Amino acid sequence: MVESSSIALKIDQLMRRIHADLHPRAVEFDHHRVGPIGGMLLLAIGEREPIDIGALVQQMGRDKSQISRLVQTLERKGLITKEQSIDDGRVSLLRLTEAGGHQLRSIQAVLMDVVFKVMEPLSDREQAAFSQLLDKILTSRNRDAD
Amino acid sequence: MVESSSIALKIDQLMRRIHADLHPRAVEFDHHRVGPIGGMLLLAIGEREPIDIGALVQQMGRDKSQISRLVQTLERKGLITKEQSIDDGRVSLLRLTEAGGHQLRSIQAVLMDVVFKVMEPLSDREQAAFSQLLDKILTSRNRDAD
DNA sequence: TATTGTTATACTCTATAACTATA
DNA sequence: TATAGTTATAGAGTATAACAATA
Repeated sequence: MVESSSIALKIDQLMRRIHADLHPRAVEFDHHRVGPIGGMLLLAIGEREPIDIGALVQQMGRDKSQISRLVQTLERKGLITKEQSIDDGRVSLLRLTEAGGHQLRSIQAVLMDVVFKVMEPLSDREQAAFSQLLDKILTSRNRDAD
Repeated sequence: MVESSSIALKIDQLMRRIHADLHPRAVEFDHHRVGPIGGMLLLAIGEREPIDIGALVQQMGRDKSQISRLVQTLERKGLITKEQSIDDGRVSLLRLTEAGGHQLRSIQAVLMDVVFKVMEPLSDREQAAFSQLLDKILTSRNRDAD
């Protein structure tokens, strides 16, 4: 049962390994110097475009002030656009620009390569199972406190 | 195949969720104000005591300068001891003090609770499978570049 | 009055490189 | 000359709260 707590260490270690493998290759793709979290933001926007900042905050599990500033940075770099929603004037909808899409694809290419290597010890079936288990954990968001 | 890159997002999201659930409960256990990484350091030391700093660096996937400073902080707080190895004078062996062990158990208790809740959507069998897949990924460290 | 997003600030974490001591 | 660990420093990421605009 103490094993439960070590799962947290393992998940952290896995994330760290991906990060460590990705970092030295940043020159290959991070032409706009968006950094690791900027890159993840682009990935997240690319997945659910157009997306509002609140949804991004929830999906990325980060603070809204942080996302807000990051969004401004990416906007200033011309990688995303921010447009006020017609339905609700408080909401801004984010979209990738052409440059943003291009940057996203560069990130995805290298990230895919890195994740491929990190996941290599698993067979295809195991990789699929791992991904499905992750989904199952993440999609049930019905927790007490949000 | 683009799915590969989204695995990285999911792993990050999972780690973030654990962190987010843990954070508001820090008052329950973080009496020595060691912070999240200090806590992970204690967990890692507790798993492989006595451990040297190099091994910690490798296991935690963090920078040695960071670990070095963190170790000093924990030592100053009386949670761990640092002892020069007899075999190799360059190596310091780390051990938990009694206070450190106590702190560790508080962290484990809360972390176990948090991880238990996060993993709840999975059945016992699925949780075991997930943990084993994590192990399988992490224990094959035979990669090209280290 | 609640919600979306912004700003300000202080703090922690991270990366790099130059360094000391031991091997 | 190589390795274990330290120090210094600059930069990136984070949490909190107070704020403005819209609902």
